[in-house]
Amino acid sequence: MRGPWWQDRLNDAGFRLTNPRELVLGILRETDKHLSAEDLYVKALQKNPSIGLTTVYRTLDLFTQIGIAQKFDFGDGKARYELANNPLKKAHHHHMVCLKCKSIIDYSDFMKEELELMKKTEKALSKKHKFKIMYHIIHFYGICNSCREGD
Amino acid sequence: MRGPWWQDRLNDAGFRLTNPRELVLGILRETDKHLSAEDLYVKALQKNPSIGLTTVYRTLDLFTQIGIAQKFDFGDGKARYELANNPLKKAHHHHMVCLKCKSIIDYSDFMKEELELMKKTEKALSKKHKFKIMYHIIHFYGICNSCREGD
DNA sequence: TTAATTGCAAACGGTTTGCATGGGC
DNA sequence: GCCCATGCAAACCGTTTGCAATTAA
Repeated sequence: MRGPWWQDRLNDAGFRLTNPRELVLGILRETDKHLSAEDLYVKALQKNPSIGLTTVYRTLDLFTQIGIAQKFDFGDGKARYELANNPLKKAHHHHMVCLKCKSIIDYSDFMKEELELMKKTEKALSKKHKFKIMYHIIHFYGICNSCREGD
Repeated sequence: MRGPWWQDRLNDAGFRLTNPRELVLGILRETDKHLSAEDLYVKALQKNPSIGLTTVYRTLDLFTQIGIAQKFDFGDGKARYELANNPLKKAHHHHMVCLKCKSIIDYSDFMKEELELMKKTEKALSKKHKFKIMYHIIHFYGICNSCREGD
């Protein structure tokens, strides 16, 4: 029995960009940025001028559901997506968001300490509140270098 | 010279609920929940039937700007607000969000360790990326006790 | 031939804005 | 009188839904 349709695509470097799913997957794979649905739509249009924004949304929804993509909200009113196992990104990382220009920087400092603390916290919380924790997010907010200089 | 209009209200237990600002401030003070703009609007209506939703939004915006309230996004499409120094809440805490019923639990376990790690991380990040960090958020997502039992 | 996928247009829902009215100093 | 605060209705904008047409199995 074969796995789901996307299974072999994940490890297939030479996939063709034909249908919307493979198209969006390809775009996500080739960026280290945090693209919004519309960002992806615009990029997709260049390779398939007949694709619809709705399909991009539905595709991203699917990707998020099956776990190959993650959806983030950095507080600027639009969701952003990144591939769960993007070869261009650090495996486990968090985000720093500039409150002015909304640029996003990935970081992965002190991940060992963080994971340790998170594990401890998760254990305590699931015991205390009987809460089954699936994942956590950490966001730092502040002012980036170029925004501070421009001031 | 006196401070801004809200300064003495903050320490005034017996403020009157007349104008929208004092009304909203009062509601935020008396809850330990994470109310949305509409939640607050509905509550405000009970004390002042002529208040408008727009005013609630503008008031919350003001509160967030001057720092007496914090705005949160837990991923359900509507912003939620809590008073920065709510006497009913733990001073420094984070949130656990149920992915099913969207209920939110505050927690403040391992805050000493967390603050230590955050301080360390902030220092490293501001050095490495010249990023001036203002604040951070940590959210845990999972399934709460009653949602798991209902399954 | 039957189910799944797609694109379009319209709907949706939380939030914001324009604007005219009202209230305080 | 002047300025800020307020409420209403309409606009906004990212996202979702209904539906008919197309494609894949």
